[in-house]
Amino acid sequence: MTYEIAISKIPLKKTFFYCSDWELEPGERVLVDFNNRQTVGYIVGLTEPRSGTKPVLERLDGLSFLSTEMIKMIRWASQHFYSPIGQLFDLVIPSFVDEYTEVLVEPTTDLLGLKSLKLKDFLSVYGEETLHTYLKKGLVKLHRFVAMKTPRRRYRDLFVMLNIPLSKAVSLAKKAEEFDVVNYLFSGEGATVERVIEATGVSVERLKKMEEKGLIRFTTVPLFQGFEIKANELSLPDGRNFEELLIVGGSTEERFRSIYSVLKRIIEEGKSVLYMVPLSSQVPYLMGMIQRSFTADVYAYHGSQSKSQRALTWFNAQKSEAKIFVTTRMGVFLPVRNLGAVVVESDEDESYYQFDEPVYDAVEMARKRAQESRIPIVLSSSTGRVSDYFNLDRSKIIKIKSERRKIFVIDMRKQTTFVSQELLDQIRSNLEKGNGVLIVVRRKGYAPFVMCAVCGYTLICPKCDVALSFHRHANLYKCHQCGHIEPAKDICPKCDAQALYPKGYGTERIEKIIRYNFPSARIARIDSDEMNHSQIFDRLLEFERGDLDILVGTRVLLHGFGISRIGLIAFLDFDGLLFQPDYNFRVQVFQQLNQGIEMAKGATMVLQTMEAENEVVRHLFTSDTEEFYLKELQKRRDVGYPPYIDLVQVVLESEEPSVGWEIISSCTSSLDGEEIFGPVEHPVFKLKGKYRFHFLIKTKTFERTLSKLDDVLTKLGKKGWRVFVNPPHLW
DNA sequence: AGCACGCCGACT
DNA sequence: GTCGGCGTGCTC
Repeated sequence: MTYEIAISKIPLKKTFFYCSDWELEPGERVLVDFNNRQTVGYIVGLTEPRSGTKPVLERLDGLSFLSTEMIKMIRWASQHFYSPIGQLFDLVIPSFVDEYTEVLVEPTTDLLGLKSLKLKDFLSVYGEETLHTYLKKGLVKLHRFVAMKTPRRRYRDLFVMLNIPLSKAVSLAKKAEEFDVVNYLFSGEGATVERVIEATGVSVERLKKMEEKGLIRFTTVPLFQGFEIKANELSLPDGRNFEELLIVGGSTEERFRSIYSVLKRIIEEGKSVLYMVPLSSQVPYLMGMIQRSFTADVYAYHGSQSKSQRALTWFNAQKSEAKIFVTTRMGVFLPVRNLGAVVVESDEDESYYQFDEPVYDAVEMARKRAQESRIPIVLSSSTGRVSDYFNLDRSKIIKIKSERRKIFVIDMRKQTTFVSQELLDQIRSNLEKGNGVLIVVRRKGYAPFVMCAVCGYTLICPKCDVALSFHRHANLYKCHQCGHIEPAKDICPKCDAQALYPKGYGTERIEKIIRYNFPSARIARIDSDEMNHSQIFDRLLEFERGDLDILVGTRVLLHGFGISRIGLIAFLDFDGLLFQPDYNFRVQVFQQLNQGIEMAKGATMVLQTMEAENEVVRHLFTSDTEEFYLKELQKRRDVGYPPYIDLVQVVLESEEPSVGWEIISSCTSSLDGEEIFGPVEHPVFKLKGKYRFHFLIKTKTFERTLSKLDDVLTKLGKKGWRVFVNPPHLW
């Protein structure tokens, strides 16, 4: 028999053909001779016999971890995103699977009087020759089994909360240290172990003793005491077959309530749910809500976990009992047995698009997976993607009504300071009422530019042609493109004047201004690259329980919290995005502002802008996303943008700018007959010491265009090319 | 990706 | 004369 096989690790879109007498299952791993090397391959399927095929050397697992639906999804993703198929398969079966499993040699007959043995024991007793003959004759078969110890608790990652009422706890706490902990935890929502240790100075050992005494308990996620699920009045479709539901408006929490009953039924039917969120920092929040509402087991799966944690989730996904998996984009590759539904939270978030090889859009893949598995997919978002509204059955759009919005647009053309007087007044009145304040700033650090007051020179990164930003706290200049850092100095490299000064503002500078104006307020800055997700989460919990008055941060602040304390949410520098030459930026501004408004329900929103009359800004008041998106769709149809056409971005990286230009020019000229825009310099022309060019193809015949592109790129040599299909942004 | 093949510079 | 640099091409 001839099999189509995808080769692990190889950056090729192609599959290869091998023969075997065994009946191999689609998705199972085999060892093959590939280019004179023994390599892991994945069975994609059975095909017509053909000549010149080498034989499959070995079966590695004796079973497939993948459903046929997942194989179809991967094959589709490889073709659709021009991604190496073997690398996509590798994401389904990560390397830890081998580390935590062993292979058993099982006799298929009693005739030989053999016992089941671990592969390495079998080999040491009988040797490799015997194994091969037995396998060929079908006397034994290989079977992979899980040999993983349950990972031990990592206390740093756990949450602590009081286990008994406060009054009882106070009387039970004997030592001063214990009393401190009880005191710290009394407000009920709990905190991470790390935070408790930091705040009270006790040791992990002491906390463990307190657990033994029954004073406190550890949980893997924060359990939201105040969160109670109330069945929502929205009537949702049945969801027993494939269908796409779009739930828009409201906060993550409100949307969760409205899909609760659908999830509940799926769990009751004994099926599992895949719940995807954009960033790993949102995982604990969602898990907390789910654990409060369902008795089914909940597992996390994302890049910030330890390998053993991820492995534990993976092996549990292989079991068929109903579970809920809360994951980031990598979750579409989790081989969940018995999957009953997929939920994608904030599907418009660009984090779902993976720009590194293998490139993929996790939302599109999830949609494909649901389609192939004939299960429902729920897109839950304050706005959703523009393309979600294209050709979607109107009855499948469910809108959560918003309250009337209190939005103040502050025209910054009349202002000379970074933070307007109106905003300061709003902050003051909210602090007086005891409300929390969120201040969202797009840029990190103190200032996005460093300029010379004498000659006007702006510092740029030596490896990228991007301005260096100033980080005051660390006293560094930093490139946000490549991460290059250098110590801050005040002498201009161009004219030697001691006149460098920070220009513009980022989160750090705003924090400083706010502190100066409100010296007695409790203020924290959330910084996604200096803090890990549990630290971010801690800050948000502190804010929630009233230990912080003001949070300054980037859009991580928008990530899903239905925080009841927010009285004011302010956006400071979203203007810049409106004028970027990127077809999707206006929409992204709209999405992020809406996310903020919907999250901080009932709060006042302040928007500082130079563009008070901008259409995006005006649409915020109507709270009608659909109306805004339908207009956007109209535009995209007229001008020719997704979802009406497919947009393919082709990027070339080159050491030498002139060489790069020549190659990319010959590429576009070989693509005659296609609608091409460019080539031009990439918006970030110089990056990490390499020069980049790009061009766009708009096509209505995607497959033909892509195979033509593939031919051309193959002829030109494969180095330095990157291809993005319908990317969320073009820089 | 990895590895073989191939064609030019500095070494015993 | 050879050793070895990494450019190009191929893998069922």
